[in-house]
Amino acid sequence: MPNDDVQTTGKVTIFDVAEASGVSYGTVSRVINNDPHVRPATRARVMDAIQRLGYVINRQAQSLARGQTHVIGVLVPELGNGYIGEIMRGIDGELDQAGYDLMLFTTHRRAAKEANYVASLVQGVVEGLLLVLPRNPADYLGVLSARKFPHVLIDHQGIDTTSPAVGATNWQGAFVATEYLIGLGHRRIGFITGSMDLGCAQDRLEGYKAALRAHHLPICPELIYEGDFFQHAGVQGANALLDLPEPPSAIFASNDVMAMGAMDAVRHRGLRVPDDISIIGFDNIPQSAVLLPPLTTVQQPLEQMGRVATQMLFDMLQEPGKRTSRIELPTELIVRQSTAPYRNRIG
Amino acid sequence: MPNDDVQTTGKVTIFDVAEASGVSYGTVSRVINNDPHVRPATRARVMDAIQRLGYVINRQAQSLARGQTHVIGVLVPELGNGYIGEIMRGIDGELDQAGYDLMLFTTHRRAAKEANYVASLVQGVVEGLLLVLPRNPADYLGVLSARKFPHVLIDHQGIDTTSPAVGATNWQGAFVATEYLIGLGHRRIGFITGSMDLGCAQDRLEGYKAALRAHHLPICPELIYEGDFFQHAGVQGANALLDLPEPPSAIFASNDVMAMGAMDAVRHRGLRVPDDISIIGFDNIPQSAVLLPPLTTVQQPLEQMGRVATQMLFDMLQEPGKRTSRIELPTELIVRQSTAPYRNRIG
DNA sequence: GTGAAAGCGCTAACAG
DNA sequence: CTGTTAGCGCTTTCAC
Repeated sequence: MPNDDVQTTGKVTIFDVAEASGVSYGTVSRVINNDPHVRPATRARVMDAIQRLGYVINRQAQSLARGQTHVIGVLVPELGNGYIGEIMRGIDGELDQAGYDLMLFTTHRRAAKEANYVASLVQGVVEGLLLVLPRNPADYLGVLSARKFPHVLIDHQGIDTTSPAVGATNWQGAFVATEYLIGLGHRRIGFITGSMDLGCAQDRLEGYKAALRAHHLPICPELIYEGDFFQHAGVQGANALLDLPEPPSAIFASNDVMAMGAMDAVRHRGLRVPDDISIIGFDNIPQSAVLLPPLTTVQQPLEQMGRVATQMLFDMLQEPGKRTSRIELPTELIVRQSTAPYRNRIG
Repeated sequence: MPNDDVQTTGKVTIFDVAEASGVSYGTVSRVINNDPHVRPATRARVMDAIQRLGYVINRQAQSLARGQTHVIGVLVPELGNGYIGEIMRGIDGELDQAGYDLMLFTTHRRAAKEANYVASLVQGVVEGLLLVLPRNPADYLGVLSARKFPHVLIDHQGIDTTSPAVGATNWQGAFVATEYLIGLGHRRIGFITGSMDLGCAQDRLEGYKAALRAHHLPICPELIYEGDFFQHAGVQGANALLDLPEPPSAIFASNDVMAMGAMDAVRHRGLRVPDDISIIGFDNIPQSAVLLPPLTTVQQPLEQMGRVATQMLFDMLQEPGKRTSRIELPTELIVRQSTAPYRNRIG
C-alpha cells in the first residue's frame, strides 16, 4: 500500500503538532487555549507548526474532556414559516454572541418514536434546549423537568407546566386591537381564530371577546370563524363572514397570514380595504408592511422572544438552582392603512 | 456537604451500569450497540440496570471513540425565508431517514471572522457540509476543497468552483415562461430581476432574453428592472414598468415574492390581473397557489434539491473517492390564473 | 459469551 | 514556563 494517508486528511492531532514543534503535548494545548503561561517564542514555534500542518482542533474531544459542548438544541415544529424564522433569528443572534452553536431538531422527525427521544438524543451533546411553539410537549416535558435538563419554552401559552417559558401578551394584544376597531365605530367585528389547540390562539380569542364585553357589545358566535393560521383559512373565513345576512364591517384575523388571505377574499368580491371592510392582523411579519394597503396589526416581539429565551437558558446553565420564571413580552398595536372608521356600506 | 449529586443529574455512565448489573464494562457497550453476542439473560440484566439508573448514552464520547459524529452541518444565509425553508425541509427529511442530526450555521454569523472558520469550526463535529445559496463562498470553498472536506452546494449557480452542487434549470425555466407569455400574444414583456450577484438571477435574465431573441422580439433595456428578490422590488419594479410611455402587457418577476409585490402594485393602480396585465413569477412557493388570482409561475423543486444534495453528500461520505458532479433539477411551468392572452388595453 | 485493556484527541491538575 | 500524567465515556480488538 503506497500512500494510505489519503484517509487521514486533516487527521493532524495535538500530538503531531507537539512533535513538529519540539514541545510537549500539554504545551500545545496551552497555546490553543490562549493560556498566558507560555513563552512567546514557544508560542510562536507552536503556532508555526499548527499552520504548517494545518492542524485544527477536534471539538469533539475537547468537549468530552471539558465536559461541555457549547451547543444548544432548538426544537421547532417546522421550518420555512416566517414566524418561526423571526424567533430563530433572535436565538441565532444571541447564541452567536455567546459563541454557542445550534443544533436543530424538527418535531415531526421521530415524533412517533419514544417520547423521551428528546432527552436521550440530546444527552451529552446539547447543553440546553429551546422549544419553539411546542404542540404536544407533554410527551417530553416531563422527562426534561425530571432530569432537570435546562430548557425553556417559546410561545407555549396555556400549557400547564412549570417549565420556564417566554411568550407574548396575546390576550392584551387582541384586546387592544379589538378596542381600536370599536373606537373606529365598528360594531360587528368578525374574528378568524388560529389553531385552537394552541394557547396563543385561545388567548387571542379571549382578548377579542373581553374587549367586546368591556364595551357592552354582544359576542355573536356567527362572527367567529375557526381558522388554523394558514392563508387559506383567511380566505374562507372572510368569505364565510361576508356571506352572513348581516356581515361585519371589520375583520380581525388571528395572524397576518390569514389577514392577507382575508384581504384577498375581500377584494375578490369587489370590496375595498379599508373603505368597505377594515382588516387587522396579528404578528406583524415583515411582509405585512409592504402590502397594499399596509396591514394594521398587533406586533409580536418574535425576535426578542428568541433572544430573551436564549438568555434565560444561559442563566439556567450558569446557575442551575436559579428558578427562572415564565415571562410575557408586550405586544403592540401597529396602526397602518387596512383599517378605517366605520361607515355604512354603499350596498 | 450533604448531597452533591445534584450536579450529577444524568451523569450515569456505562461504568455505573456495569457495576449495577454485575457485568463488565464492555458488555454493557455490547448491549447498547445491539451486539448479538450477548446472552439474553445478561442482556436483560443490563437493560434493567439501564432503566433503573436512567442511563443515557453520551453521544459525545461515542463519537470520539467511533470517529464519527452523525452530524452534518447546514450553512444558510438566513432563516425565515420560505424559499430556504423548503430546501431545509428536504434536507431535514433525508437526514432523518439516515439517522443524522443537523447543525445549523448562518452565514452572517462570524462572517467577518477568519475565512476558514467554516473548516475549523466544523472539523471534528460535522461530517459533511451543505451550503445553501452561498453568496461569496470563495472565502471558504477553497479550504473545503483543499481539505477534501465533504460538502455540496445548493442553488449556487454561476459560481466557478469544482465543488459538487445541485441547482435548478433557471435558464430553461425563464425561457419557457417567457415563451409562454409570447405564445399568449404578449409582445412587450417587463422583467424584474433578482439580486444580480446571484447566478440564478443571472440565468433567469438570460433565459428571458434568449426567449425574446428566439422569437425575434427586441430586448428593450427599459423593460428590464433590476430588483433584489424582495417584495418591495416587485412593487417598485411594476410601478416603474407601468410608468413607461409604452408599458408592458405582461410582467415576469424573477421570484414569486416580487411577483406578489407586482400584483399589488398593479391593482393599486386600478388595473386588473390578468385582464389588464399578466404576471408570472418564479419558485412556486406555497403561498403563490392561494393568491387571488393564483399565480402562474415556474416551479423550482426546492425540497427535492435539498433531498438530492443530502444524498450526494452521503454518497461522498461513503465513497470519498467518488467524484460526484454538479446536477441541475428541472423547473416546470405552472400555469394558473395570473396570466391571460394579450389584448389591447382600454386606455 | 464475556472480561481486560488500549486508545479516540484533548484538558487539567500537579510537579518541577 | 513546560513536561507528565490522569482521566472524559465509550468502542473495539484480543484473549479466555
